Amino acid sequence: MAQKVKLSTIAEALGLSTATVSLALRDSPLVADVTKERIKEAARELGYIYNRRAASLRTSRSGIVGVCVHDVMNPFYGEILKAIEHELDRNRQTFILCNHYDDLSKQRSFVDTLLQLGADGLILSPALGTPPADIRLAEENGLPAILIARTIDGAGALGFRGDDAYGMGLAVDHLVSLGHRSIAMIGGTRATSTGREREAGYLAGLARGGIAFRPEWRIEGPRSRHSGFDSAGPFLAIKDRPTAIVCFSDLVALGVMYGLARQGIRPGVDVAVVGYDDIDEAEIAMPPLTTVSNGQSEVGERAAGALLERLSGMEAREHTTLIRPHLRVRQSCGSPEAG
Amino acid sequence: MAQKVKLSTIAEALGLSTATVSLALRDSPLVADVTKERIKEAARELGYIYNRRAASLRTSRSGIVGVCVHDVMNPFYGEILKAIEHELDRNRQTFILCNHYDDLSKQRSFVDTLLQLGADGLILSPALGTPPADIRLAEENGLPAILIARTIDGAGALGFRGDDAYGMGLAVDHLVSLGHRSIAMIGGTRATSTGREREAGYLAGLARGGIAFRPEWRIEGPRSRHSGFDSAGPFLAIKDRPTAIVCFSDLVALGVMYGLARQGIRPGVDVAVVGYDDIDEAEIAMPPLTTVSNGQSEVGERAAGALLERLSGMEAREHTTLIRPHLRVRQSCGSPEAG
DNA sequence: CTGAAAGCGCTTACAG
DNA sequence: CTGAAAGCGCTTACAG
Repeated sequence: MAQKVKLSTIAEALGLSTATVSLALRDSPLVADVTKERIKEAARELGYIYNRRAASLRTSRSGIVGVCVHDVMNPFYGEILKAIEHELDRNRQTFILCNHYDDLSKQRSFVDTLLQLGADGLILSPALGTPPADIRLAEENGLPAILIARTIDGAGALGFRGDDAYGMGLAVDHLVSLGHRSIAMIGGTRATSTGREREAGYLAGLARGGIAFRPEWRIEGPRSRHSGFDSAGPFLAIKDRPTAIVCFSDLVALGVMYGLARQGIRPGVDVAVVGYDDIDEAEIAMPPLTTVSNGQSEVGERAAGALLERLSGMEAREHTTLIRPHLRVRQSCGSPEAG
Repeated sequence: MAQKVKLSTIAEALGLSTATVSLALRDSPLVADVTKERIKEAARELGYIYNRRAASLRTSRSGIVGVCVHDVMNPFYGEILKAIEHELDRNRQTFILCNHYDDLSKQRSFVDTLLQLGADGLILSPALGTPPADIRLAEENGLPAILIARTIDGAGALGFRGDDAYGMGLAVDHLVSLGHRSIAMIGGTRATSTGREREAGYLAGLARGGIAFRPEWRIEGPRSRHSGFDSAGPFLAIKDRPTAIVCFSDLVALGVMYGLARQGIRPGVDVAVVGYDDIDEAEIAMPPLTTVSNGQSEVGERAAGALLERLSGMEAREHTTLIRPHLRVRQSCGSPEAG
């Protein structure tokens, strides 16, 4: 490339000052329309590239928002992300993405990077074991944080997530209404708010149905398609095998279903399966998966909206907004409609 | 937050110059070890945050790499991304992600943003219809680009992708060796190099097997799980229905399989199905999917490596590296091993 | 081994 | 409506 074109290049070419050029390029009403046109024209011709680092150094606004989740490849987060991306795009914010894979040090180094770049804000689904102090550190250094999917008490931040306990209750109630009296729960961990809430919802649902919980019904851990698949074996080994399963997530449920099918057990016929999240794939699974719709896009949209509001100066104090989930009945619990 | 802590804050506190502090913090051998320790200690205590914008304005190196693909939620890209992420992380580069959804204007505005941020490089799976000039524009403005998955002739850039024609040939050969004489191909479009290559491989495979291609065997278009699912109908409507299907991707194949199953046609029994990409999910699908392993992580790793080399000053001229795919036989083409 | 000074490319009061 | 000048927080020759 030739000599770098900067504001002063344009200014000199036109016999104006850099101040005027700067103002004109940002459409300030302070500059006469004709002048503006000449300037923009020249900028285009010279191939001018706006230097955001310089501007941001001066204004201390970067137009960058960081988003950090467990793993983008998980469709649950993917769907939230799409909504965030859409909101941010409309507001001309650039977003930087990071997977923390529940590794606290990865999350920390990302927050650090954002701080160094002077990012305007952070949308975070916190890694396992994130201490509230980590969130406060960001806030104190001028990086407002919004929590999604998982929340952390005492962090003093806004959060948006589905009402997991209520949602899982819906799933259990549905199974009970279908006549099931022994219901297993596969997947999830108590180390996240999500895991705790969904388990609580499961237990509460059982209680409402007058069913005494049996510890062997609870297979903790799986949170991915693969680990769901692998838990088909342990499930089949439960003595007095339950007639129904609620899963921590759709991914786990899909894994469980194909794992069962591999062993000759037909999901939706031999055993009822309910998922959680209602990801896109649920409706075209085999069989179509009954699940709890968790409002991913609403979470993403509202989180982005809240951040944008904070950027425009709104104050906020700790508060978690619960999005209300609802049940989506398909064929994996038996086939009311034609399969 | 209190007063912002900067280099000069530390310098004053210690009675040193900012030059020394700057050097010390970056571990320059020019600074005495004791001084270094004092400085680092003070930085920690004062809660100093390095301002990368300022540094980058001065050095014109930003430590930022942009990555832009069709859609991160597609596991094919997801797996490439993981490899890139890993490489970049090790080299302390921050990466900014963008989905272009094959929208040229989205891709352009992303490249623009990178230019404005002074990004060090770009890894791109170009959107449909990307003109070579777009790539050259980036290069001319100091943004070296590496192409992945899809390539563009005349862009003058390095590229890494699987040998799609060869790989699809493998799939067809396999089917032919199993005795199939009528093989459909579902999915993909000629608008991408990937689509063209895979179709060419399909046609060549047919020719090698002495099979005359029939136009009704080719269902163009589907590139997602959902559209694959929806193409089960059209496939079943083909007169003299083919006994086997090769699919543009695993996602399409998975959709097709569940679509067929929904209509009572058993994939792997009533019709053979082969996918492409060998994504994680392929082995736990029902039935396990025979597919072509496409070397996603190698693509990602080598692309990132090549970019890193260019950043350290290596020159490069247009060249595409083809990663050799290989066939992964599972049960979706009939069940040699126990299903 | 350490310091004084210039400069990266913008924006923002302040004058005129 | 336009211009001159300072300053954002670093790094980098250059001296000493």
